[in-house]
Amino acid sequence: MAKDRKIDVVILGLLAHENLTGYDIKKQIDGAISFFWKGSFGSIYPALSDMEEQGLIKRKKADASGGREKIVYQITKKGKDTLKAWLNDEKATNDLKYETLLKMYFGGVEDRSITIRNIEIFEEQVKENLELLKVYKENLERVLDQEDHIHFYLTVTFGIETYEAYLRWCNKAKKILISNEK
Amino acid sequence: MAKDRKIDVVILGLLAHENLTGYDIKKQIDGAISFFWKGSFGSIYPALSDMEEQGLIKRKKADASGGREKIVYQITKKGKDTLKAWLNDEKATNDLKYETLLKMYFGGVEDRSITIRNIEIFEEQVKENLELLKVYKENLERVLDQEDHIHFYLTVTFGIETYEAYLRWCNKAKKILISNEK
DNA sequence: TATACAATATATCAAAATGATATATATCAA
DNA sequence: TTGATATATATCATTTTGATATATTGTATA
Repeated sequence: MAKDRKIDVVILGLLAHENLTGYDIKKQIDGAISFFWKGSFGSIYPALSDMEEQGLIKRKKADASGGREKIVYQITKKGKDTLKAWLNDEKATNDLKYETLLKMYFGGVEDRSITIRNIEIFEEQVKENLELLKVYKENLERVLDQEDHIHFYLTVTFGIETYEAYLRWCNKAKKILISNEK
Repeated sequence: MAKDRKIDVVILGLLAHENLTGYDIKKQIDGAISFFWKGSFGSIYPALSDMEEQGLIKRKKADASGGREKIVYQITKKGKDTLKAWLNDEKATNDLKYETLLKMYFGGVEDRSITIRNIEIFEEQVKENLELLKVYKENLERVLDQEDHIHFYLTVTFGIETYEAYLRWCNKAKKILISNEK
């Protein structure tokens, strides 16, 4: 069992790029990563403590400013090795938890108009996210010479491809529900 | 806080269709639903106890056979109302947790061949699932006159549309990684 | 007929994650 | 200077996962 904590590799992945505080990590997760992963303070801070103890990360010397406490972490050699081992591990869990789909599946106990409404709500969210991803894509295409940007670009194109598929499904689904009315 | 337990509506949705044991519920979740949701015994059994206490579900009289213990649940009026209230609630959380995408995003610390390999593993899984969904689709199209089947059909077409998008992305992603080699 | 294996069935537990809240400082605009 | 927002760490109850324990029933095969 144990040592199945996925947040660890997220933290390691982010720290491999730059030194960050727990708060910074949360911001990054809520940014570009949020399209395919998420994480809360309640998992980040305990993980940082554990990982420091395990020697995967370490604290950077605090600035001598003497101001507000602020713990900046950096990745260690051992941490980088752990990250690489995970990248080389062929098993990966890809989970969808789509409440909207649950509402489609169980929609039969209510009128079809309710299911149609639920599709429309989903559609709006998807459209918003798709716009955002397209902006990311355009900006990234100007700087694809940098290796980091290539990897970010891969996730953005994944999002665009799937969100466009979602929109196609929304249209088809609505048509099915309207055309052969109960 | 509290009362944010999503497993409840899954159970209610399934019981709205037929009476089931906890074990049956797990089997159903692991079946068609598994493409967009999941649930473990560790969440199902405690939820069944709570929901019985709350009067959302009740035990069906055990068969007089006197054999193996087996608790068959059925939905109550209150349970059906709860299910309908959820369907009418406009908020729905749709979460993706794709470790493969995480491996794309953080792939920069390793050689590109590793990222390509991770795409190929994903691609294989997607192809398998897509085949399965297409079989579902064909079978469902013969019986779309039944309301239940329409709703199942909506989730199957969602799966097909997105999995096909995933495959398109796999090809594009591999091309990007191969073409402008590091 | 015995026996081994898989499926059925309920239950529990440690570990992980969520989502909320508490606490405190820093920054900036009205 | 007051209030609002952003920064920053930490903790907690609740939920979920994934694994394991336990026991029965059905089926295949030696």
